[in-house]
Formats: sequence, structure tokens, C-alpha cells
Amino acid sequence: MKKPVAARRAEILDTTCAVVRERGFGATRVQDVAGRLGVSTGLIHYHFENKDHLLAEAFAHAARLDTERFPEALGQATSLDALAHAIALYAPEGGDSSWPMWIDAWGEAQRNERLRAISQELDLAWMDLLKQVIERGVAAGDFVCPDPHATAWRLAAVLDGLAIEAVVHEKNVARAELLNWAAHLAAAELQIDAATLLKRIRAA
Amino acid sequence: MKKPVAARRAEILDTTCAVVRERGFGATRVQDVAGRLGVSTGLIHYHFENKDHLLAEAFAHAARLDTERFPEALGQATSLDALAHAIALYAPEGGDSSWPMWIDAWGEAQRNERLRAISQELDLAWMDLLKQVIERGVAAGDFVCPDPHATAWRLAAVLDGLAIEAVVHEKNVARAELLNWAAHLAAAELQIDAATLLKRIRAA
DNA sequence: TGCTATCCTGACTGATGCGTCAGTTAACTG
DNA sequence: CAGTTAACTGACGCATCAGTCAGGATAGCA
Repeated sequence: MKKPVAARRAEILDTTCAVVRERGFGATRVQDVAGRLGVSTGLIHYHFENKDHLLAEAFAHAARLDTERFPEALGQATSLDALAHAIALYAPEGGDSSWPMWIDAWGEAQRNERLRAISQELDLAWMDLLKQVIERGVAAGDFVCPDPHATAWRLAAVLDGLAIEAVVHEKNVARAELLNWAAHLAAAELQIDAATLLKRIRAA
Repeated sequence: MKKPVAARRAEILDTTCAVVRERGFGATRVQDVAGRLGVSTGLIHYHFENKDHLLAEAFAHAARLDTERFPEALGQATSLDALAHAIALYAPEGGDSSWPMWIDAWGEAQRNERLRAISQELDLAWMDLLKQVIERGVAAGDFVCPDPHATAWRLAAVLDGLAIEAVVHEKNVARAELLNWAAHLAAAELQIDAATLLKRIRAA
């Protein structure tokens, strides 16, 4: 049952993320994490100074996992595929997506400096990924875009806004619509064909 | 000190909204509301069955206040002004805006059916307002828009997404940028002049 | 095999906050 | 100006939960 510190900490962080996805930051209890691991609450406190630190580290852990997938998009052969992969990566999946956590974090970040810093950095990173993808396409002559910065913000904002509807108010927007509408925005902003982009997103 | 039920309830709901804006749904205590009104916690429980009901009713109350301002936009003389007013109404103000509450509510709504229903209805109402404004402009020949439904969703989503950045991550997006970017999106979607729209939004 | 450092337990404490209730006060009513 | 009803108080019960701590177990090492 004894495990080296690093392994145990990682395990606790993973489990904390899972609990936060289900219960939210506010309602997550140390007991929930301990119970799910079949471990005492004392052990959690042995590895983490307090609950605040635990939640913040779990959130940072999840953010790291997300940003680690960025190169996957940037590594695509064409700028169109890079864009398609970035959008597909961003859009909420059905299964174990982290979206519930990000949405919860926005609310929490309003009063928790630690969470706000992480959330802010993550949002900026997403925006920057989109911006890089756009600038690459412009440089290659694939996209036409007078203001990549503004376009990246708009695209990120639309994806955030639609993701909220898809995740929180499931009935309002389905993933298919979300992708469709986002693809149309991107296509209009970059002067490319929406149908082609949509196909690439679905294939990604 | 004694007040008729209706007046007291309204007062309690107003105060609850104020507390929720500051502390969030999760961290709002009955004592906070009572204390701010200079009243006992017993009184709150006298008027509301339990904390859940109090929070849900306060949220519905705030939503009602917001939607009551819709006719203000729809009543404008021109479709351009209607659009400008709708966007200005939507965008977060500096002062006592309800945005912190809406953002918090998205997180909370993931686990609270009551809040979800209200939040969902409110989001749909906003989208519908934008849709009405767009359709009016199209009918009048002021706007050109092949898919008002999709455009309304995109516009609402962009405003939500940018509002999050402006409210939660203050440094990321200022209100001026938010309005500018949103105006550009609306202008492109409706084939009108962005600068003119922006002027009207600022004047609204 | 025995020793030691590290990981871990489980029972405890203290604080917090919801909801209750017996009793009090203020407004209305005839 | 009683009598009655409705609004209100304040103290308390009770459950929950973060964090502590003294001691126990286990892996690795000599």
C-alpha cells in the first residue's frame, strides 16, 4: 500500500480532478478524494498542506495535461489541419472532458487568486494557440485575416460561449451544431471554405 | 421594523443577490444575508423554506430584472439602434453588473437542476432577443444575414466568452476591446459598417 | 534478520453554519 | 384599548468537515 511520494501525489491529483469534475470546487471534500482512493484523509493532509493547495494543484495539473496536447495541433502538415485540430481539441467531447472543471473554475476564480492565475494563463494559452495557427496560415497564404489577434479572441470566445451551452445547458446546443457554427465563424474570418474546414474538424 | 411579507421577501432577495455577487452561490451564508439586513437568521428561514430555495429565488429574481430591460432594446426606432442597445445591455458594465452571478451560476447549474433551468432560460432569452433584433433588421433591409439563428448564437456566444475574460480575467480584455471585437463580428455577420455600429453601441 | 525512515491510519478537536422553536414584539381590528 | 394575528428574535441542537496527532505498518537497507 505504501507508495513513493511522487506517485502518490500524482494519484491524489488525478482523483481530485475527477471529484472536482463531478462535484465542483466548492463541494469537493477531502473525504471524497480519500474515500475514492481507499485511503485515510490524514494521508491527503500528509501530502498537501491544505485543501486550498490541493485544489489549486489539481487544477494546475489538469491545465498542464490540456496544454500538453497543443503540439498535436501545431504539428499538423497544413495550416487548415492545424486549425481543424485546434478547434476539435477545444470543443467539449462527450466523455471525460475537462470542461465542467473549466466552467466551474471561472466562477471560483472570481474570488480565488490562485485559481484565477491558472485559469487566466490557460485561457491566454488557448487564445495564443489559435493565434499561432492563424498567423501560420496567413504566412503560408492559406488564410486571409487582417487582425489575427482579434480573430483569435473572437474564435476562442465563441468556442467558450458555445461550450457553456453544450456542457451546462445540454439541450441548447449539441456538439455537432457547436462545431458547425464555430467552423462558419472561422471560415468567414479567414476567408476559407466552411464545409471543407468542417470536414477536417470531424476527421481530426 | 415589521414589514409586510411581500416587501420583506423582495428586500431579502435583493440582498441575497448582492451577497451572491460578492461571495458566489457556494460561499453565501444565511448569516451574510441576515447580517446585512440587520435581522436574525430566523427571519430568513421564516420567509424561505431553506437556503436552496432562497438562492434559486434570488437568481430567478435577478434574471427577471435583466429580461425586463429587453423592451428597451426592441423599442428603438431603427434596427441598428436596437442591435446597438442589445449589445450594450449584454456587455458587462463596470459597476453593479450581474455578470459575476451569471458566471458563477454556470458552474453551479451543472449540479443544481433548479439553477440550471433558470440559467438555461435566461441564456435562451438573450439569444432570442438578438435573433429578433437581427430578423427585424433583415426584414427592414438593413441587415443581410443568411442564417439569423446561427448568427444570434454566435453573437451571444462571443459576448459570453468575452465577458468571462473581462469579468474574471480583468487584465485579458477591457470593455472597450470587448465592444470593439463584438461589433466587428456583428458587422461582418450582418454586412453593415463596424465603425457606425460601434458608435451607436457607445452612445446607447 | 533487525533497523530506520517514510508512508500511512483512525480517532479526535474545533469551528462552522443550517435549521428549529419557544417565546417576544409590533401592527392591526373591533 | 384589549385581543389577536403575523412578523420577528436569539439561543440552541445537530451535522458536517478541515486539519491534527500519536502511534502503527511497511519498504528498503545494512
